[in-house]
Amino acid sequence: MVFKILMYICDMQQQTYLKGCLSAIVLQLLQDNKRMYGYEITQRVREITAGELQLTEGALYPTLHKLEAEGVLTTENALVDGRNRKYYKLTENGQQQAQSAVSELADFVTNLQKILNLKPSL
Amino acid sequence: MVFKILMYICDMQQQTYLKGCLSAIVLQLLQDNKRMYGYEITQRVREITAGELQLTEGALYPTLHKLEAEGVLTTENALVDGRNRKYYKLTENGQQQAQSAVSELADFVTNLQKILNLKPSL
DNA sequence: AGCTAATACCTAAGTAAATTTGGTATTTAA
DNA sequence: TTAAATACCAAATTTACTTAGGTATTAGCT
Repeated sequence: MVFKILMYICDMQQQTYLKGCLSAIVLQLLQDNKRMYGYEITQRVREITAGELQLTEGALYPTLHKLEAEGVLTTENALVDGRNRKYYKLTENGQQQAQSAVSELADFVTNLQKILNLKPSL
Repeated sequence: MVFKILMYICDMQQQTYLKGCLSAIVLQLLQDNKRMYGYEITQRVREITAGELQLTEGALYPTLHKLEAEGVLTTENALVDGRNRKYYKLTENGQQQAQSAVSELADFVTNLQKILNLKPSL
């Protein structure tokens, strides 16, 4: 809630750049953490980026379900402190897909840097 | 043409990550080069990224027109070697918008790197 | 001369992937 | 008892591309 208000105040344009990267980010986090639940993923990204990047749940959950349907992720439910959690982890097949998605994203970042670090040609 | 064929062969997934970054990339190039024409922009990105990133004209031209309509860019036509060129450059107002868009993109890249360089927490 | 590729611009239909907005339910802290 | 945080989800809409066409000129090959 606080963050939604913050987003209105400071016009977090970075969000627009996120388009297309969401799956890869999720896969990267799952490579690092073995298993995570949806809400945890949103909070982790927020922590890592000091609140500059915020995954919306409306985008995250459909993405998780899609990856599960594709056989990239599997789930296990847990009841923690009276609240339901749905943990996601990479399947064996998913680990390979995660690796290639993440390395493509890394390449993309490299290319963006090349573009951004360009010296003027005039 | 050659590149379109190459794109089929090597499944250039990086394209998906480009979503949302296009305007910022265009603005960055125009900060570096004062004026450029559409086709030149596509070729420049291809050069810089060694063919790994390819701006499609179907995406680029509508973006340029939008930025012009917003007053970020102005155009001047030129006839070069019997071919028509439409040069784009930043307006005064556009220079500020370009700067903020580019710095936001740079911040985004930094955040992506933070996510990608994460050490496992387990 | 005729063909293909490269140069240079453009639009429209379709699609993918978000955002926006709503919903449910429990726990914690004021 | 009320708001905020935790935790999940779906549907309608919007955004921003891709795909697939189109026009026209020049360069290079055979």
